[in-house]
Amino acid sequence: MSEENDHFRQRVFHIVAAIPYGKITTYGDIALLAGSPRAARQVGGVLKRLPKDSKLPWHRVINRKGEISLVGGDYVRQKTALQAEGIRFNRQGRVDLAKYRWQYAKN
DNA sequence: ATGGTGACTCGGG
DNA sequence: ACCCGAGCCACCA
Repeated sequence: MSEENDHFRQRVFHIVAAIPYGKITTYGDIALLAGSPRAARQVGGVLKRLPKDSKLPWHRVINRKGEISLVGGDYVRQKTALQAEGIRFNRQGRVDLAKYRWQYAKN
């Protein structure tokens, strides 16, 4: 295994940190950028175990359906944070991916 | 070392 | 569009 596979978590941190204000991305996209297209699930795992004092904008990560994967108080916290950035949720608690999705392609 | 787990996805029906 | 079953795979006990 090349060092590419090492520090998956490290890569996730770096990618999440790059998501701009007012934009969102999916677990799958992060997995892809991190070099493990099939590890979307693990991305969630990494975020789940983020240290409480982390400054990462973890709230900008949602699932492929455009909805928040968290539940309970965590769900509310994430939704509130996103709305504070101007992201609108539809009646079914979903955001317009085409509109807010962060496209890594730039420069 | 080994096996279980889940903040996910995709493909069918 | 919704529900489900089945892969996936880094991480943790």
